[in-house]
Amino acid sequence: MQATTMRIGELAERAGVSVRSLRYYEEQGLLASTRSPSGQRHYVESDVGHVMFLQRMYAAGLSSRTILEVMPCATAPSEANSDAAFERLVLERDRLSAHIDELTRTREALDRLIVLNRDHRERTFGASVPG
Amino acid sequence: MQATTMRIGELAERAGVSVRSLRYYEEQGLLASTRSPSGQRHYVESDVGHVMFLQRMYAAGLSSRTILEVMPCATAPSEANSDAAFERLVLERDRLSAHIDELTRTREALDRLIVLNRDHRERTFGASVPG
DNA sequence: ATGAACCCTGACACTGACGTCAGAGGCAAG
DNA sequence: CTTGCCTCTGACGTCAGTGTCAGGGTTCAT
Repeated sequence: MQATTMRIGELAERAGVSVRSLRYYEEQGLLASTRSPSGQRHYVESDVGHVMFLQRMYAAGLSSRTILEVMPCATAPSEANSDAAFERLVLERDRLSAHIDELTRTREALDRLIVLNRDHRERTFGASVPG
Repeated sequence: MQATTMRIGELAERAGVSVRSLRYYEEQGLLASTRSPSGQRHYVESDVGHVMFLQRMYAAGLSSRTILEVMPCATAPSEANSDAAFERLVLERDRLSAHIDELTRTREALDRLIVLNRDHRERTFGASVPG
């Protein structure tokens, strides 16, 4: 066994995801693996970072299909990737920006709600309120 | 018919959600309605804003159950609501803040990816690239 | 009073990223 | 060889918000 190669359980632990997720990513075309003669998946060091990248994209609200579309830009930024991939990347960045803006406005609304409630609680009970 | 009362279809249109969603919100205890003798739901003006508030909370990633928990703080901020509701509200605000921070970092990563790809495309093709 | 447009309940379908289980095989250590 | 842990495929389950359909009643203008 090469020192730089690992099986699915180790990759899962090091990347902080479940074994099930890794198989799902492969099924979606998002993660490649070499197979041993008996069919077991083997991964290399760089796959740890790649899986973390996938997690980030999921957390940003991209679907598997969308991640697949922009992947060329991430795995081979030095190559001339398809216009579609690059344009999709820009599109998703803009979508994420808009989403962040909306969430920020919602947080401000929650802040106002908190102030409103805290004020009244202080007036009513004269007690200190956490948060 | 009172001028200030509306049926479910009108509320749905004015709040920008589906009729199905409104019935679901009621089922979850998030939206109250008065019923006509024949059983049809009737709503008042302020329900429009309330439904928009619910949409915001959903967009912020709160579940129906969580929205239900913090609702007292929103519908009656001038009353002394349960500690649980208020603490949950603060908790969700903080959770949202953390989420926004993470999304912001992800957007920065996407920005770097875009710059990286655009640079190479310009070098390769000498063409202008959008975004 | 009749037709169009609305509303009711109940229930099943869907999506998407997984959890979980079954039944089987692989692999290093004792 | 066997024990124990890892892995394999395949398939069904989950959750949560919503779509959609069936089969029926309501409202309102003409």
